Order: sequence, then C-alpha cells, then structure tokens
Amino acid sequence: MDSNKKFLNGTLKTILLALLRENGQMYGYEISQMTKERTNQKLLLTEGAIYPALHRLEKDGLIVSSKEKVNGRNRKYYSVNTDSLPEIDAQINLLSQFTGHLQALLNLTL
Amino acid sequence: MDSNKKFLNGTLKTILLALLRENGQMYGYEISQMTKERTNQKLLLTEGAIYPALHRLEKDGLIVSSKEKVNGRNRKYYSVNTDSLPEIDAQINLLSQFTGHLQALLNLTL
DNA sequence: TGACTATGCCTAAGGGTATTATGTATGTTT
DNA sequence: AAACATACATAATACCCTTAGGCATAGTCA
Repeated sequence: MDSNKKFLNGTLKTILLALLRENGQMYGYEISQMTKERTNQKLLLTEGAIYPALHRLEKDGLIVSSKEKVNGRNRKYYSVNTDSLPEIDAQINLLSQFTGHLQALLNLTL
Repeated sequence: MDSNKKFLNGTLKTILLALLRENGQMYGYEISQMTKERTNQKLLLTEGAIYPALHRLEKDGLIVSSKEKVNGRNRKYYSVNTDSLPEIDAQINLLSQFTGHLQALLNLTL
C-alpha cells in the first residue's frame, strides 16, 4: 500500500507553513516525526520532501532558520517570518478552502 | 490570483474517478464546466489537465470511453470500469482520509 | 456574410516537486 | 561492536499540472 503519498504534491509547503505557524519553532526531523504520530503513520512527510521544501520556503523569505547544537547534535530550527504572516495565512486559507471543495465533491459520491 | 490550482497535483485523477462514479457517464468538457459551476469558479479543472488525466485513467483500465455525435459535435463519454470499482472506491477513500488529516492539521492553527 | 462565442476534442514545452536512494555524522542501546 | 535513533543533506528520476496553442462544428449577432 502506497498510502496517500501521491496526494501530497503541492500541499506540502502549505502544510509546513501551518505547522510552523502553530508551533512557533520546529526542525525538520521533528516535523517528520510529529506528523507521523499525529496521523497514525497515515501521513508520512519524508525527509527527501521536507528538507528541500524548507529550503525553498526560506529562499522565498517565508520562513527563517537558526542553527543550534542540542545534546551534541545539530538542529536547524525554522519559524515563520512574521513579515510574511498575511501571505502565510492566505495560503493556509486557500488550502483549507480547497480541501473543503474536495470534500464537497467527494461526499456526493458516498 | 492563481486560486488553488497548485493544490490539484496528484488529486486530479481521484477527483475524476469520484465524479464519474457519481454521475455514471461524463465527457471532458462537461467535467470542466460542472466543477467550475459547483465551486463558484474556485476549483478550475482546465482541459490541459483533464484530457491527459482521462487518457491515463483509461490506459490504466480504470475507466472506459465511447464516442458519440451529439448535435453534430463529437463527444467522448467516460465511465468507470465496473471491474475496478473496489480499487476506485479505495482510492476515493484514501483521498477523503487525506483531506481529513489535512483539515485536522490546519484546524490546529486557527 | 463575417466575426465572434460556445462547444468539444487534443497535444507539447516547460517548470515544479515528491519519491527513492543514498551519504554524512553523533549519540544511545544491546 | 553492531544496531538503532537522531539530524542534516543532495541527486536521479518520474510524475503531472500550467500555459499555450491547434483543430473542428454550431449558433449568434452585427
């Protein structure tokens, strides 16, 4: 079973923004683990997807990073750029609306 | 305003399956118009996306097509392959679950 | 009649992005 | 010592949507 990985395309960046907006500060590995736990392994954000997406978001100025050493290991914390909050919220709202439309279309079938 | 086109990636095929499963028989142009009307122009399935997706679904054996001439114009009707109904329902359920997970993640932010 | 719009199908170039696989390094557990 | 968890990263590949165009028929309007 390939789960629902194929649905992730396009939504990943917005998911990351939503998580960072909620939790204030997170690092990649943490995001990967947290989403896995929260969705009972159903929604897997793999590292090969997460790290490039975080890099793109930082390059686009929507998030900022800072490196810290914790227990001898390097962590790279990300958080939303407060200047971009309006744009971030707009994106999150768009995704929310999109899932709403999808649910409406899908429910007709049930 | 590029609306939420970017979220479509990966979900389009399943959307098409859900629509065909509901309506029994549809043609590409009809799908394009219907989704536009139902979502108040918010969810636009463009022809450049719809037709290749329908072709892939037919090639994969999930749907079948038949050509008809209506009012002098050619229509290509698609409908689900009943042999594939279990797989189709499974896919639709996966997408439904995925949107559920998304909503859960997004709602935490509101 | 000529121009425009709606209907209806299709394809191609291009870019964006997730998958899969792999590499590096440190700390912890067995 | 080996294995596993933590933590970052990149590359090849393939997928697939966007944008832009092309073709054809029917109806409308000046």
